[in-house]
Amino acid sequence: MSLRHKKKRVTVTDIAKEAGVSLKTASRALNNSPHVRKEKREAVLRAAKKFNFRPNISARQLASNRSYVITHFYDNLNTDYLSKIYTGMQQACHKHGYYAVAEATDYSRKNFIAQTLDYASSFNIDGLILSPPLCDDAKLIEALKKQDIKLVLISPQEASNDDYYVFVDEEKSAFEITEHLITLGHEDIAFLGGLKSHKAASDRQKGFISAMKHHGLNASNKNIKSGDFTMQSGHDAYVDIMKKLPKATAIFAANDEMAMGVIMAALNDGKKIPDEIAIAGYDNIRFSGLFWPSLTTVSPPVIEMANYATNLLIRLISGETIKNKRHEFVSEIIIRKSTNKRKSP
Amino acid sequence: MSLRHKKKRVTVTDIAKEAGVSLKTASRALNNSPHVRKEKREAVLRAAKKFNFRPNISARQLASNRSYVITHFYDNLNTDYLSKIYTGMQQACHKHGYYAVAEATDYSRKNFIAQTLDYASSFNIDGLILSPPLCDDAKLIEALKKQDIKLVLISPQEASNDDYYVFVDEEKSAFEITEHLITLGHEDIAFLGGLKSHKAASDRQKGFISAMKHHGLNASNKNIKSGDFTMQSGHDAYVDIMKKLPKATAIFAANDEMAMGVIMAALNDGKKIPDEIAIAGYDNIRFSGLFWPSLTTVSPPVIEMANYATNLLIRLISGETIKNKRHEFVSEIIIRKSTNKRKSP
DNA sequence: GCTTAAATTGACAGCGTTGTCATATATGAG
DNA sequence: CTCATATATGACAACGCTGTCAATTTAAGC
Repeated sequence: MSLRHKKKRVTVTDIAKEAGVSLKTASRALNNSPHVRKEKREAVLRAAKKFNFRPNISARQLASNRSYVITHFYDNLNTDYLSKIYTGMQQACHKHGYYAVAEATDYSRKNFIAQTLDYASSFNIDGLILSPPLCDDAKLIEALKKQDIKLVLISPQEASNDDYYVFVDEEKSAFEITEHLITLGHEDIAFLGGLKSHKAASDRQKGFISAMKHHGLNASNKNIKSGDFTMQSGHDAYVDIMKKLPKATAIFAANDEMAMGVIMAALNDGKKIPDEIAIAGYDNIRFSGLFWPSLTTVSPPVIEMANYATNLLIRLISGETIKNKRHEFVSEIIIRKSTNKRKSP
Repeated sequence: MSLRHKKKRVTVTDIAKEAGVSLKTASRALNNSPHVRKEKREAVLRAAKKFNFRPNISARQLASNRSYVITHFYDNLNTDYLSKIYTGMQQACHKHGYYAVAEATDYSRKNFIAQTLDYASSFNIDGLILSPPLCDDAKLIEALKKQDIKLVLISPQEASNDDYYVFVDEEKSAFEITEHLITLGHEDIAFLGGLKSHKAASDRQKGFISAMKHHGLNASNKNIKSGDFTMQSGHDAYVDIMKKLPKATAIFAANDEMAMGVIMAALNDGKKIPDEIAIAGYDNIRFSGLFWPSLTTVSPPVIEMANYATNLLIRLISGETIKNKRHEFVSEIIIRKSTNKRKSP
């Protein structure tokens, strides 16, 4: 078995020598410790740059009894969403010499909390990112905090005062995309909502309603229907919508899958999209851009949110005190081929 | 800042004491070194079990100058596929105390190889999983091997004799799903292929042709069309297919996205699915089950493949000699609502 | 300028493993 | 039974970093 080629590693000692300080001072400078004089800190950083220094994570872990591992616990099968979160985590971790790990859990399991705690302590996890639905389990969160594990939540339904979290204003985005339809000349617009229990869905509905009202348009239960987020339910809802609001020239669905169901039903109904009926969705799942016609939708900045959450987590782990516990993100409206100007009748 | 609660760790020294051997012998026993007498090995393992011993990964990394990190390098935006690979890696890594990391690369970049090598050496990566298209870059592979980094490839287009890899027999699965359609009574079946350059696509086509021939059915260029894997191209191909083969009662597309495009065009054309036309796809992307109608398709066991590949990689890293460099997997045919018995005319 | 407190710095000892190498024990050949 | 060889074992020094704590320098107050 051939031995690994031993390229001499650059160590903190090398940096310290180059900068003319002690090992420990170099270490401090590299770790943003406040107790280092400016000139020395700069000399150290210059030396580190010159030698392209990368700290040895294992040594750090061993000496500090920390893992430098950040884990995303999830119970969610939406791979689009998971991948985006992982990408954002990776970016942030990469920069700070941490490892990003994603770990599936089974939320419904009886001893879920105990198992999670066991995992976290056995791997010596420093910090955890929780996404829905885990981020809304108060008991889990409490248990983790008790173990002194730092937490940042992504899009929790309810904001606790003690928690650090990132979120996105769903109502505002729903308002904007509705406004986009209105600007295109549409007046008879239907909204296809999601499950009532889902806070995001009701926020989106609120946004729709207030945009309609703001522009003096009607938003009653004649143009508001509910689905269950599946394509099938979008398909079924289309029939219903056209019965109650036959003049409808645009439909805004609370997620992309329902929007796609609507599109299929409309095509099946002989309508041309977007000329006879414009359709908008929400979420910007990967498939929305590949769909035909491609879907106008709202794109929450999931990667950025995860990136921010991870950076925040790393700062918390480093012992920084942070006043702003929450950070709001804004989604982007992505206009594709499923919406167009309303054709004059 | 509250100090991390220091639960006393169980170390190899504790195990060694309990088993009545030296630190080093215990270490050897725990690492499956062949140079340990049977009784001592057993005593050590018993002690380890008793104390629920978990080796400290960081210490191991530091002492052995290995990272215990396995990275999946990819350049691919298919999050379904990536997530599955990551899940399989995670499962295997978890079991052996390794970390699984996924790293996006930009294959088209000029100095791609140099950057990749730099990354691998700076993070001291022990092993790499490469998926398409990276697994077919002979130069990259050669460069990595030169650095003594162990590699396992997932679904390479061409098998080199030197490489370890996992793959799935596409031709066989295409044969089977075609046979499924034939069994349902279909005789006029069209195949919608993919890009010629894509080996998987041509394998799928071969499988289709041989199944047709095997059952005495016609497979000429009257019922073989090509697309480019997009939904749009599936949509367009439908029109073409129905022109050349108006009697067609079933269409088998070489991937799910094209199959979905076909479905939409068929619905638009006023056909009932699956009664008037049956449609099958390939890949089992997440959306295939959510689509309406849900799609009959071929599901390659990506998670299992990644799991196997990772286990193989870990064995290679540990210095094991392995005779079987390749391992074949078999896909599953998933029958959903887009295919049904041919209705008698 | 002197005293005291605060900020900065460095020496040194680990962290828990594995690699190295020397020593001890078992096995086999003659 | 002896010597040579293969196999097992253990003592000890790394690995590269951070924590601790004491020593030193700087700033602040009067």
